[in-house]
Amino acid sequence: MTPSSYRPTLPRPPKTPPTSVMPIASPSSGDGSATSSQTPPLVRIPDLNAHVGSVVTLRGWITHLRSSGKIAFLVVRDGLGTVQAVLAKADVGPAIWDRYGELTQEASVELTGTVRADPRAPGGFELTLRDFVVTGGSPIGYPIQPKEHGVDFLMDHRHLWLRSPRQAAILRVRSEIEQAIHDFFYVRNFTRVDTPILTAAIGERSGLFSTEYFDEGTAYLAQTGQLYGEAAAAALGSIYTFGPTFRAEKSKTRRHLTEFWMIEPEVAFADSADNMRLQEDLLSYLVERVLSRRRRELDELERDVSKLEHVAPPFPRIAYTDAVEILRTRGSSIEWGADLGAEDEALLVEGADRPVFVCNYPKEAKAFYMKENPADPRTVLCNDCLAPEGYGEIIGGSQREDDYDRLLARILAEGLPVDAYGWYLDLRRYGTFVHSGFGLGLERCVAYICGLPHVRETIPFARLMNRLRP
RNA sequence: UGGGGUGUAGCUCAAUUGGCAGAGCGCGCGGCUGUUAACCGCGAGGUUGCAGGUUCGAUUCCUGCCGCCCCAGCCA
Repeated sequence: MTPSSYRPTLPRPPKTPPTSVMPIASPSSGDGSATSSQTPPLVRIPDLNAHVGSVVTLRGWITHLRSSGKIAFLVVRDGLGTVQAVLAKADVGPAIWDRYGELTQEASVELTGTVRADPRAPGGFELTLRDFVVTGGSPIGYPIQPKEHGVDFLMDHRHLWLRSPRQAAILRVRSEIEQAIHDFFYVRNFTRVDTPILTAAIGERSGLFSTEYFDEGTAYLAQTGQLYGEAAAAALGSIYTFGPTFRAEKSKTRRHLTEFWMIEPEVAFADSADNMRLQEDLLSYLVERVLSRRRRELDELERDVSKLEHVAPPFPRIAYTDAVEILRTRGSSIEWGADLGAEDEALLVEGADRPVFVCNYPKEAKAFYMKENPADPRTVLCNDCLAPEGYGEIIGGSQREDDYDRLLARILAEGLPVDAYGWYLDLRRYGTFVHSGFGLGLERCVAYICGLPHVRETIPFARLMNRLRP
């Protein structure tokens, strides 16, 4: 495998993200001719550098205000950038200057002024105001100040917290990762398949959210789309799901949400080794994509990008049985057969410069649908992908049991309701096939790439055990 | 669900041995033409999470409850 083979080659997005691809409806700048128009052109902040010396209009929100007698500074955000506008009494005259009081933090405004390159400005450019209009007032007392706040307060004001530069940067990285996932699979001829969110009882019976469902009894919010993905893989070859999943478990940790987004590829005629290659290719591409396209956001987040620059195939592969040996020499008291604890995972990944695979866990520690390992029947063909820096498991994957009788035996042995799995067993009755897949936790992936301490900031409106609003 | 921590002004936090409830930010008024979480002066702002107990006196000590944070388990 060549170092670059994980890179998709078809849609190669532009290196510089387009900023003004959508023309903003404006009665005054419809033709987009910046020079001939009587009224100033409407400009987005990242494009100000193309308008130095000319008068422009921009729309945004006031993030910060300072005044000094006869001069005022307004820091304005338009969603793509931030710029400081200067309002001087001497420039605008008393009539406009006297309307300064209308300006408040988070008021939405339409500003008209001259773009000026200024070495004192953090972005290199400023706007010397000629006039302004407050298009949406904001009362005094905006809750979020430019200072430290506690987590609980910020989560209570999440709808406003999103406006802060750091949170906006995280959401841009999340969006970049989502788009990169689609691009990665698109060029590999995967078909995206949407699986149901409302399901009958299937899979685990605990940790499920339930709701009344007409005359059908109880419906459950899906914990996984995998079983449906397997059905789709027999129709389409290579598929992936991309959607929300739900766990009612009472987990209160930095790595858990009750509602999170999961990407679950399923590939026909792929074995466990193929599966791990796909995983390392995907993760490497996601990291590379964010490094190349969202460097500014990583800077905003103060992410140590040197921790990401080595993420490329191949990732280390450690068999579970070997991992137990390694862990015992490093002081762990783990016994063969037990699942790895968080401390064990940290020990294994210690010092790694890229994610690490731990594969072929004991059968008892894993789900019923995983295929028995022919080389060691105590274990199944599966893998976890553990991210470095304490982020832990961001992927869980396996080769699926494709033998009808063995699968039925596992379902019976685990005491699962066989009738509920009739359609799943059908996949083994009619043309069974070697196949493998995995689940990538989007929020954990975003947290890892952004270097965040908690997944609650990786999703716009986190759903936690104790948080259903906003 | 266990273990640890924490709760004081709108926000972030102080309060000595148990002895008058404090600061910064924000807010109000005034000043200032280059501020970067601006600065200077004045001012308003409190049921110290809730309930009980000890005490002349509790933010402080004790008991119970509640909220939140961190860790573990479950998992992505």
